[in-house]
Amino acid sequence: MSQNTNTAAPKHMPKDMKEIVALCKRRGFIFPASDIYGGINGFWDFGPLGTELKNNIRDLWWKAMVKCPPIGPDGNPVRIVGLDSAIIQNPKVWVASGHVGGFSDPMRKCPGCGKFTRADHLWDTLLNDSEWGTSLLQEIQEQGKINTDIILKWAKSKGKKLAPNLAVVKNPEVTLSWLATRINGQPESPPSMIEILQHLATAQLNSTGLQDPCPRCGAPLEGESTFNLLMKTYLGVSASEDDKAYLRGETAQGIFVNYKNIVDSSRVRVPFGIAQVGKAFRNEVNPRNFIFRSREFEQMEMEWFCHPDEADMWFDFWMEERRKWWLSIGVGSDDIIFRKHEADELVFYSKKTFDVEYRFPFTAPGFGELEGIAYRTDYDLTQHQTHSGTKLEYMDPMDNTKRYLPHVIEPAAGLTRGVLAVLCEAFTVDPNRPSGMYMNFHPNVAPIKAAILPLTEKDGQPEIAQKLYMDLRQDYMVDLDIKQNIGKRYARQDEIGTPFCFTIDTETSSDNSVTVRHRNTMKQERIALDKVKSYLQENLSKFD
RNA sequence: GCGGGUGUAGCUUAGUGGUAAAGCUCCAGCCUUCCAAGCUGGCUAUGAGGGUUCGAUUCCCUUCACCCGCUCCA
Repeated sequence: MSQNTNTAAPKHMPKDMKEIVALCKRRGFIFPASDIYGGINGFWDFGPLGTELKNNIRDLWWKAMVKCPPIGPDGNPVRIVGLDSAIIQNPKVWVASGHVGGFSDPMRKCPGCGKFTRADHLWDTLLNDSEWGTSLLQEIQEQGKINTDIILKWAKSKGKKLAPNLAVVKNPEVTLSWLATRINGQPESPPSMIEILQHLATAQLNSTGLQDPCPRCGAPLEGESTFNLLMKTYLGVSASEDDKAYLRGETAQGIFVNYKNIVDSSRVRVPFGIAQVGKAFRNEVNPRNFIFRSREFEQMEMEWFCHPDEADMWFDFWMEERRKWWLSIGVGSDDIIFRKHEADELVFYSKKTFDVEYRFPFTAPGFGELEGIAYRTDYDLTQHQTHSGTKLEYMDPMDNTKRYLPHVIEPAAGLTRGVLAVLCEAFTVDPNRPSGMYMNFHPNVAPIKAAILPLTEKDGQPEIAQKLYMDLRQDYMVDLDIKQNIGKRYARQDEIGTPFCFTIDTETSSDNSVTVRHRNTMKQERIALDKVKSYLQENLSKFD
């Protein structure tokens, strides 16, 4: 990006998300969904330019995956086939995949401090990560046995500070009397640490039963509330609970449930991939940050089926391929990282996962996920084999005695997030030009590849422009703009990131030459009118 | 889901319990011009609903959307 270095904008000048959102609306990239009705939280519409941009990114992904997949380690191109599965599948698919039961985290709210705690991590958190929990535990362990005096002492000193809302702190005598009753009542089975903590959170045992304390402040937690992220709908006109179905939470499951169909119909052999681009839906608890977390979004997912012994090799292979791809659409530099998931962050079925993350203006200096590359083992195929009762084993064509469930490497990218990253990356402040900024799109994703601008509306210039336009539009998305002064038109093209402007002037009719105006440098050069198309062809792949 | 903030035209900002103002953008025309030029004209707004009031953009309530911080993001 050498041209970036001589503009006035420093490379890491923080970009203002508000300006990017405003530009997107003003120029027709992205609008709030249902805008004239006041919008709807978590949904966005793509305008004319946003649609072009998104389609370009999608097509480049499809090309890199399906039409022209990379060369594998053995020197031959790998094989990936495409799929476009239904958004709604048999609800059993989502039971098998674990989304119906597990695509949610049971949360418990604390009435004292207002924080949520994951119900399934509560005791682990209390015993290991809670300030007051570990402090109390330490006191007890030093004594080697449970002693209400020690707890009382703790409650009146450290506990006051660390767990102000804990029952034993607020009301020590009553609370401890219940615990003493319990310890003395059943000397043969002393209470566990968990039960002790519950007692310390309980002042009114008879009316409330044992309470669970908040790891932060000690107040008794409220019951579980689960957020299931799957969006529901009802099939048929009667809309009873029996007709309940789900909008897909990811495109991947459509691939897994078609795995057998594709193996049986497409002459593919392991290792091979199945790719799909499409909408997915999640009831995000809190949609935020423009199109970054929305309830309807688009994914580009590829499931790579391989022998378990080769999975690690393919994992590394796809990591590298994905890095190259993001770079190829102009998302690169220091603002993209590959981050390995720590063991406690991994979902249970994944052996390893890397996130491709981009430094969005709203995450900076941190990063936000663009793509997850996950080693999913044979989890999904196993689940679907079990739930559907259909054998999904792959039979080695060379050795019919070898049968196995392939393992899966999944590079799953967010198309919607990719669009956002490209928009953020392209947004370049430049006080030295009339528009004050320009969109530095890689030409291969730019919504409009070139604008054709007659300098004036007279002298036959519009006619020449029209002719050029009719020719170029056969192959490229181009814009013909005749009205208004040339400066305004250049400024408009800068704002929508058009890499080239071809300007027809008085010389054109005499010597058949036009001006090429470069977006990033604003420099101009003169080329022959009949060379415009080949000029575009040569320069659209360049990004410097 | 919680707390805080914001909401007047496409954008930036005025203003008022009594006909809502301007600049830029945009559109049309003139000019014929290589970086938002000039002249003339034009379109477009009080987020939504309810209440108080003779009358509400203004006061009150509710709601929606957006922003920030938590929370969440199998």
